[in-house]
Formats: sequence, structure tokens, C-alpha cells
Amino acid sequence: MGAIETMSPAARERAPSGDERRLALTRAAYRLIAARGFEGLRVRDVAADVGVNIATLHYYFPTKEGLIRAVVDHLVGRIVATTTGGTGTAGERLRANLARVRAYMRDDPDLFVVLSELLLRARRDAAIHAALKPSQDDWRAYLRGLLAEGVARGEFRPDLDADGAALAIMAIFKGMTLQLDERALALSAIDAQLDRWLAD
Amino acid sequence: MGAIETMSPAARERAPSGDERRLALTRAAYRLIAARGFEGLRVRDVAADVGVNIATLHYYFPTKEGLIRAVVDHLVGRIVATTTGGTGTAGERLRANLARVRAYMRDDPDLFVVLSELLLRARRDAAIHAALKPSQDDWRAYLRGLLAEGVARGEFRPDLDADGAALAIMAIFKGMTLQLDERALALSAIDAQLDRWLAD
Amino acid sequence: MGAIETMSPAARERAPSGDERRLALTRAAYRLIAARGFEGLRVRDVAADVGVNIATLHYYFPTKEGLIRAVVDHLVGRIVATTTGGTGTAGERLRANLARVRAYMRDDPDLFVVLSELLLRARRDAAIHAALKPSQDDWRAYLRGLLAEGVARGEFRPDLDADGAALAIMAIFKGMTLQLDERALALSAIDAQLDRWLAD
Amino acid sequence: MGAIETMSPAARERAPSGDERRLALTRAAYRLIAARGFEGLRVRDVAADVGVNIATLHYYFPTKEGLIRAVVDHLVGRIVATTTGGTGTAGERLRANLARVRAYMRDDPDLFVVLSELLLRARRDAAIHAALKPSQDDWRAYLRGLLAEGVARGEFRPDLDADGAALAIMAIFKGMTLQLDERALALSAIDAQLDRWLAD
DNA sequence: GATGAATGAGCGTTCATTCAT
DNA sequence: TATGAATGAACGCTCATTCAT
Repeated sequence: MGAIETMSPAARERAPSGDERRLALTRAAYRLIAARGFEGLRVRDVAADVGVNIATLHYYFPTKEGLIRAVVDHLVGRIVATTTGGTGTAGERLRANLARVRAYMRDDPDLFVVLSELLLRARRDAAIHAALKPSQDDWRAYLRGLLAEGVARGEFRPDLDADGAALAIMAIFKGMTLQLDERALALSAIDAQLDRWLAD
Repeated sequence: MGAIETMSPAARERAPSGDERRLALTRAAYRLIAARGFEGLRVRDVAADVGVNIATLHYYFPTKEGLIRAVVDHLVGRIVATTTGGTGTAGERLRANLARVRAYMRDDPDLFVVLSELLLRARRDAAIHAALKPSQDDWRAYLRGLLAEGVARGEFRPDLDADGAALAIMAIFKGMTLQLDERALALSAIDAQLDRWLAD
Repeated sequence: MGAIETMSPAARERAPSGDERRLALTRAAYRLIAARGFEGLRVRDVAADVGVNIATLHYYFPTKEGLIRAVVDHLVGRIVATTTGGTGTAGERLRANLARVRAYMRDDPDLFVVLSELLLRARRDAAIHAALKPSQDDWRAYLRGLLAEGVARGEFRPDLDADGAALAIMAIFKGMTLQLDERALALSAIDAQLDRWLAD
Repeated sequence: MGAIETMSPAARERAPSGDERRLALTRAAYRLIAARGFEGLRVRDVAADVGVNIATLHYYFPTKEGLIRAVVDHLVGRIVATTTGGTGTAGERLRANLARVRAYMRDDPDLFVVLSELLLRARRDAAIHAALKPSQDDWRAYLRGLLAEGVARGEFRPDLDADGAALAIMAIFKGMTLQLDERALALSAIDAQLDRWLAD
């Protein structure tokens, strides 16, 4: 329901292709993890959400682990899109990147909730760890690069430790998902903090 | 672990009191949540871990939810201990507080893992939210107070937003638990960042 | 028992249809209630009796209560068949009805045992009460109608209270199930009593 | 609570004797069977109802079966009291007996509910059957004797079968407990029927 | 006598997965 | 491809009973 908007008008009525089914199931699982956590994820609910039989779900994803893996990949695909290009000075590109992440948090809060669930699970699940690692490394390398460039060009304070700062920025964003209640407040407050931090 | 020193030496071997049993079960549940997440928490395993029958566990905790609640309270009790007194300037007390939190992360990494699981669950569980909120508010108020005092006394940079900075510090610590692999590295790197941040 | 004659001979060995499974489970539950009472009804035994897994039973009856409800409906279906037509004078039809009930008691003693269990349970279970009420009302109305007709036509003694007599007849049949030992004796003895009672 | 009114004032405050405890427990079990059936009888609830520990209950009744047996005996004791003496003609004594039974049904409806539960259980429980049989036989013999005497003395219709009529009367009373809803109506309606039946 | 604590066996129910069609 | 039906292995919880104190 509403998970197949990207289809061509002609195909909207019937016969979703295998890939579409797979995507619809992945998205449903993603939604359910966001809503109920891994703890509350039931493959039956995922199938019901898409409107297919459980056996059909297992036709596409033989195991629950495989479905979860698809959710991980789905999520990684969205995150990766964040660590690309941009123009302007290092500071501008950094601010643009942080703005993009903040926009994600506003537009699809589920993204960071699911990511948090996955990162927590990665501690005890090597497969998830392996699937998540590259995207985290990419983001970290991207941030570090921008920070180092900014320091080198005198945009940021000279004593800024690019490595530590990159990790700190990532930690702040992840940690905000674990904040109670005033998440919106936290968002803007921390926002200002980051700016000031880099500015000097 | 070390909670029964007040007993007579003779009785140390047998007959743990009701409170001790309750605490042992709570700790076992705490450990299992850290090791396997809420997703993998089984009351049978908790009972087995302590060496009692499932029925005995249910004698102390009629429902699994009650056991989880005990874990929450247990955890909150440890966190609360963090937001107390200290001497010296605001900066010294702040640094001491952060050092204490870092020490917790080093000595009992489970603490923040379980806290993360609980904070994630708090989003969909009002009871856990309510149980966790006060301790989070306390920590935040404590940090904000120290930061405001430090700014007022000229210890910290004058443009520091006490509220935002408090939230940012909390977010960083929480977010570190969601960091992959180089957690030790992250710890010291972010450590330095925080110092420099406040110092100027 | 003889409910699958409509299948093709080749398929008779295997693959009972969903309705057949449902009926087989209902009958097994019916038998077990008769043999052990509600007190001794275990869904595991019902499943084992039919030769399926417990999960299969729950596929058809998500809850034990639902299975019991099916037993109630099954039983009501059989009782309802008793309150239909017939030919001849009111007295003949009444006697025919009572003979049919007596035949039931002889051929399937479980019927009244299960009914008694259900009627007793109906006191504290509104759902069972509601499910049983119509069939009881029907039987009562049927008896009252015949009795009133018989009185009006001079077949029965004129001072017969159709309402009270209908209730008395129903009570006698139900009460016989609660008789110890000499049930066969009771059957014929009371039989004669009823005849004489109406005859005069 | 309210179950020890027969005690002497001095003993009312403390130290209920063993027999009193036993009786209180038996009465509590009796009440619970009436309210929830055998199906819903829990020894824990019986103990709680009396205000003692489960272990204490088991001190007096080592097994649940023993407690139930005590309930049977308690009930039999009350029923037996019904089949004694009386004065006047056979018809007067019979009517007096029936009136006494009707009074029981009005004043303590639980009596027949518990009796019904027990009679149903007697079918599959030899111990209960054996405990109940004498009282049923007594009542039957008492009724048969009165009926035979009444027939011999010309008080009742000459073609009355004393044996069958005794069984029918007992069945009617027992069956009334299994009637839905209009139990009060049934009581008076059947009442009139019995009178008329014997009268002629 | 009385109790707090403990337990073995079992109960209704759930869930990921399988399989014949 | 898709599904209805089936299942093994748990899971949270209950209950009559036991036992040390």
C-alpha cells in the first residue's frame, strides 16, 4: 500500500515484478522495525503488510535473516547517497552534508531509528556488522576529509582533530535518536552547537 | 557479585535472601539484554543463568515486563549516582563528570548498551519512557547547570549555549555506543574533542 | 466419520479438506469434553486425537475458546434437528419427539453429557449462554406448542400447564444425565412416567 | 471471613482450631466451585479466600483431591438432612420434602450447582461416585417409600410407578439447575406440575 | 501449625519455516 | 509464482505440590 509509487502507470494495476515484490517486502520490514523494533518484527506481519502469503515472502526471502539483510542493504543505499560530492569550500560542503543528514532526520525519522536498531545488533551479528561497516567508514572518511581540508585551508580552527571530530559528529547524530522527548529541540540546539564548534 | 558481604560467613554458601535473588535475576537479565538485546531475552535463560527454576523467577517477577522494569530501575540507579556533587570549579566538576561516564563505559560497557536498548524501546513503551525520563532529565540539568556556571564565571567560551551543549554531550556519549569497531579509539578521540571544545 | 463420501475414491486416503479437519478437531474436542469434562480438556490432546500438530489445531482455532465455541455450535446443530416437524396428532408428535431424544441418549450418551457441561458453564460464560439459548428456547417452544395443541384438542388432560410441562420435560431429560448408575433403568422408568402423565 | 459465625464469642478473635480451618477451607472451595466450576478451582484461590498460605492449605489437605473430597462430604451432609422423618400422611411428607428441596434451591442456589458439578464428575471419578452414591440412594429410597405408601393408602393415583416417579422427581430437580435464565419461573411452573401430577 | 521459597510438569499460544499443489 | 496447510521448537506463564525454617 503506497509502496509501489515508482512503478509505471501501466504496471500499477497488476503483476508486480519480482524485484518490486522484494522491494515492497523490504520496505514493509523496514517500517515494522522502525515501529516495533527488531524485538517486534514478525515475518507474518511483513507479508500481511504487503498483502501476500507468508509462503510468498519466504519464496523471496528464504529466511528472516535474509529479509533483515535486505533491510540493511536498503538502508545502506540511502545513507551512501549522503557521502557524495557537493561544491564550494570544505566548510560549505561539510555544512551541506550535515544539513542533508538533518533533513533526513526530519523527513524520515525512521531512518535513524532503524539504523540505531541495526548498529546495536551489529555488536552481536557479524553479518550486519559487515554490511554496515563500509557505509559508516565512508561517512567517516568523507567527514574527516572535509574537516582536514578545512583545517588545511584555514577555514576551521587549526587545533581541530579531523579524526576525532568526524567521530564526534557521527556520534552526535546517532545519539540524538536515543534522546527522549525533545528530539526536535535537540536537533536545533545541537545544530547550533556544531556550527559554533567549527566556526572559530 | 559482591552484594552479600553483609551476610554471616557461615550463611554465605546457601539460602540467598529474597532481595538477593531478585537482584541476581535482575543482573542476569541485564547481562542477557546486553549480550543478545531485547530481541534475544528469554526468561528461561535468565532463570538458568541464576540457577533457579522458571517458576521461581516468576515467583519474584510475575511477568517478563516486571523483570524488564527491574532492569530499568537497576540501570537508572547506577546512572543517577553519576549526577552528584563534586568539588572545584565548574570546569573541573564537568570534566570529573565526563571522566566518570567514560570510566563507566570502559569498566562496564554493558551499561550503555543496555541503556541504548532501553532508550530505543522507550519510543514505543510508555512505562520504560517514564522510568527513564527522570534520570535523563537529571543528567541534562546537571550538565546544563555546570555549563551555565562555567560560562558565567568565564571558564568557558562566552557564546556557549548551555542547553544545546548539554544535549550534545549526552548525544555524543549515547552515540558512541552505536559506533562500530573502534570504540576505544572513538572514546579517546572524542574525549579530546570535548576538552578542546569547552576549553577555548 | 462418514463425512467424506463425496470425495473421489482416489483422494479418500489423504488430504482432508479444511472443513473436514475443522470438523474432526471439533468432534475430538467434543469427545474429550464428554470423557474428561471441561476441566480435563487439553488442546494438545485434541490435536493428538486427530493426529495433527498443536500448531495445526491453532491454525484452525486460534484460541481454545474458539474450539469450544465450535463444539457448542456442533452440538446445537444436532439438537436443533430434534425440534422439527413430524406428522400425526399432537400426542403422536410429542411422543415421537421424546422418543427421538431418548434415542439420542441411547445412541450418543456423550450428547447430553457435553450439553450438561455446557449448560453448567453457561452460568458463568455469556458467550456459551448466548450460543445455547436459541436451541433451548426452540425446544421449549416446540414442546409447549405441542402440549397446548394437545390440550386444546382434548388429547391431554385439560388442567395441563403447557409452559410448566415443557420446562418439566426438559428438566427431566437434562436431569437424567446427572443420575448415578442406573441410567438405563432411569430411562425406561421415567419414560413410562411421562407417558402416563400425559395420557390421562 | 464470615465463615466462622458458629464459633463461640471467645474464640472468634484468634486461634481457629484445626477443624475450623478445615471447615473454612472446605467452604471456600465449595464457593469457588459454585462460582467457577471445577474447571476454575485453584487451591491458591481457596487458601487466599480463607487468608492462609498455600502451604497451610496443603497441611490440612495434602492434595487437591482431598480438598474436593471434603467438599463432597460437606455437601452430602447437607443433602442427607433432607431425607429424614416428618409427620402426617405420605402426601404431606412428600410435599414437605419437595418444599424443603425447593427452599434449598432458593436459599442456597450454590448447593445444586456444586452438586451438578460433582454428579457430572462422578461419571469419571470413582471416588466422587462412591461418596455421592449413598446420599442419592437414600433420597431415592425415601421418595420411593413415600410414593409407595401414598399409592397403597390411595392418596396418589393407583397406576403411579413409585420407582419411576422417584427417579423422575430427582431428575427434575437436578435438571432445573441446567435450565437457562428463567430458573425462578421454572421453579414455580414445575412445582405446580409436580403437585398436579401426584394429586389425581 | 504456618509460611516463604522453590520446583517439575505442563498449558495455551507463537513463530519461522516447509511442502504439496 | 503463489498459497493453504502443516509443523518443530520454543515461549511466557500457571499450578499443585514440597521443603526448610
